Formats: sequence, structure tokens, C-alpha cells
Amino acid sequence: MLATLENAYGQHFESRLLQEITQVGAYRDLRAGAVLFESGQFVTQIPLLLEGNIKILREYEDGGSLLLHYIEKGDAGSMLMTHCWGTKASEVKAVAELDSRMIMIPKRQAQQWMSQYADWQRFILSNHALRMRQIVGRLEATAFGMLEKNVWEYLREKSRIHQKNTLSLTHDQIARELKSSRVVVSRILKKLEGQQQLSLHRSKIVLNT
DNA sequence: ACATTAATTGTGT
DNA sequence: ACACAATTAATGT
Repeated sequence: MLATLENAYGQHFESRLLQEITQVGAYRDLRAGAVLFESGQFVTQIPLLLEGNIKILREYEDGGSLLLHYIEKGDAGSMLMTHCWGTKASEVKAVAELDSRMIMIPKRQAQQWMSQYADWQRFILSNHALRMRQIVGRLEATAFGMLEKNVWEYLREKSRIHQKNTLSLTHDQIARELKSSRVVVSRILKKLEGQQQLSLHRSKIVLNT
């Protein structure tokens, strides 16, 4: 267990902290599609991913949801973290997209370690900054009508995460995660296909390398 | 092999 | 955004 943790977080943390993580952390296993936190729940633990990934979504009244970011091996759960510090119920849902393994850290230590371990503080803050830039970038693209950039980056990220350049996705699924509409996504994809960036098939998109 | 149907994708307004 | 057309994949006969 310590070895796997070292592999995932060894670059970030000194060994004393790694040691302590194995003591206070609880191992957890999620199958693809399993929910870690529902929106509205209180976040009392944050995951450190060993394998797989967690998808963080914001949910809306209309039943739709917007993909905010992923948590992967070596990441901190940025959006979950913000809820962990506050006293309000979570406004996001966390779902495993792949089969995943993780260590859950209780809120207590996550907070305490901020002052106790420089490594932890640096890790949390720099990871959070990274996510914020990513999310702001996407909102910016949306605000300025540069949806093409969003769709392209979304596909690249999916491809990286699933380790495949053939993605089994319908235009509608993409539209729902990006909170856009199917027609818009179809048109953007057609354009990208024209630029030889990818090829389209029924329920399947192949990215050109 | 052909027809039927449902889902997905494409396009004009 | 909506409506409709075209295409594709799956299924039954």
C-alpha cells in the first residue's frame, strides 16, 4: 500500500507525510460509474487517487450537469477541497469514470497538515491553482463563443484518460457534459473533421495522432 | 437477402 | 433552437 502511494504521490510528499497518510487514510475502491459524493452531501473526506479517476460535476435544476474537472493519480480534489474547508453542503457530485482506487483523508488532517507540512500546503495550493486556470479557461471560451476549443480539449482529455484515440461517445453525450446542445457539437465536430483532426463514425470518434 | 425500426448524425431556416 | 432529412446499426423474417 505504501509503495503504491509512493508511486502516486512520492514526488509531492516527504516520507513522514506519506507514512502518516497510510495511518489515517482509509482505502477505498470504486467501480466505474459509482458515486463517491452526491451533490448536497457534506464533504468530510478527500480522496488521493492511486488508480483511475474521479469526475467532478456541477448539477442543475434542469437535470443537466457540467463537467468541472477530473481528479487523477497525483491530484488533489480541488472542488471537493473547497467544500471540505467550508461549512456548506457540497454543490458538486463526484463520480468514478473508470474503476478507481484511492485513499480517503479525513477533513481534520487535511486541514491540520496545511500548517504542519510545507509539502502538503504546496501540493494543495498549486494543484488548486492549476484547476482554477483550467476551469476559468473553459468558461472564458464559452463566454466568447469559442466552443470549438472546449470540444477539442474535452476530446483530448478523454483520449488521454482512457488511453485511446478511439472514443465511444455520441454527440449528445458530449453536449450534455459540456452543457451545450447536440446540434452545436455536431457542427463543431464536422468542422474538426474537415481539418483532419479526427474522423466521425456512428457513436464513435477517432482522433488523429 | 431484404424490410423494419430506433438511434444517431447532418443541415436549412 | 427547431424541425426534418439522411445515415447507420441492429433485429426480425
